[in-house]
Amino acid sequence: MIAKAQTQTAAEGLPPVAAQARRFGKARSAQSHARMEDYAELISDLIAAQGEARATDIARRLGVSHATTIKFLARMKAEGLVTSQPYRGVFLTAAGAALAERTRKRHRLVVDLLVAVGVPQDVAEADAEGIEHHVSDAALAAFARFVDAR
Amino acid sequence: MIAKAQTQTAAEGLPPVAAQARRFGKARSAQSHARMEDYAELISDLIAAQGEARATDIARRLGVSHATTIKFLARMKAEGLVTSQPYRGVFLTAAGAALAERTRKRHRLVVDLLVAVGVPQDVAEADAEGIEHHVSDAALAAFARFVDAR
DNA sequence: TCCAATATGTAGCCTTGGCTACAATTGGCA
DNA sequence: TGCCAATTGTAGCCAAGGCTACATATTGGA
Repeated sequence: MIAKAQTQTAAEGLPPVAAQARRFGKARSAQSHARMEDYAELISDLIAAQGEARATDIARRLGVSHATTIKFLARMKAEGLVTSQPYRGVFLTAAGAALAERTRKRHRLVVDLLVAVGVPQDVAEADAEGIEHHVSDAALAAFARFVDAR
Repeated sequence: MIAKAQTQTAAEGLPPVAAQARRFGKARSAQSHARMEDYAELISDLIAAQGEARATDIARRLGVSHATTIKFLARMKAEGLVTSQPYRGVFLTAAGAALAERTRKRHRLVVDLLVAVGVPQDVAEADAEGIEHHVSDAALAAFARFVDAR
């Protein structure tokens, strides 16, 4: 009875293996972009609010150690998203700024959608931080239509 | 000009440091529970659909190697969520079954909500896989009210 | 009955993203 | 002007969760 119903059949009610695997894989890899997006958006916000983004501030706001932040910023620099001189602040490249802008728009739209369906504002803000990285463009478009149509 | 506006002030437009750090921290740690939930739900689905959950099937459906699955199952066993005999299938404990049920309910509710705001069914299914782990109980309650009220 | 295919388990490696501890630089102010 | 505190950078550690390669167990069918 052990190796019987295993020949790709007998999947009553379950999605096809390939589709489900793709889905889970996408959810997994979304997580690696997520941090980049968080950083880009936060750096952009900090520059807008106080004129510069400093590693220590970023670390404090993300709730991680400054060492973690500096290591991550090195990765973003390698990917051409930020620039920095030693002991000067962090700046976004054009690519980084574009990523920040896209992320911010998506973040706002997710919050708006959540609020529109009745989620309290503060809960919406908090949940959006996790949700936003998993919303596809197709879903985002639907969100925009729904929010606009109200 | 470098170390000037840093004394917790000058946060025009930005959320308070502590709140934002908590938010990001929560989003980060949600990710560790996420995998447990995925496994529990999938095991439950497999048992329902084909009478047993086998490591190879789980691996195939998650899109990871069987070695990864077996290592992860060991962790779940250590946490009392599943049991298994060597070369027999995997079974959920009461705690594991409860987790699966909670996760499944949440998953369905997220899909329903997405569909209700106009996201196509297949997109909703795919996105929900990533989104569901970041939806708080408060937001979930709002989702339920919204979906019911239609 | 026994063997080959499949499933399961183990070992060892890699990357990511955390951390602490220590080193170096900067800049304000006494 | 020189020193001290804060910021920034470096080094080395850890756990999680991937992987491949190899070892072991099981079972259906020749």
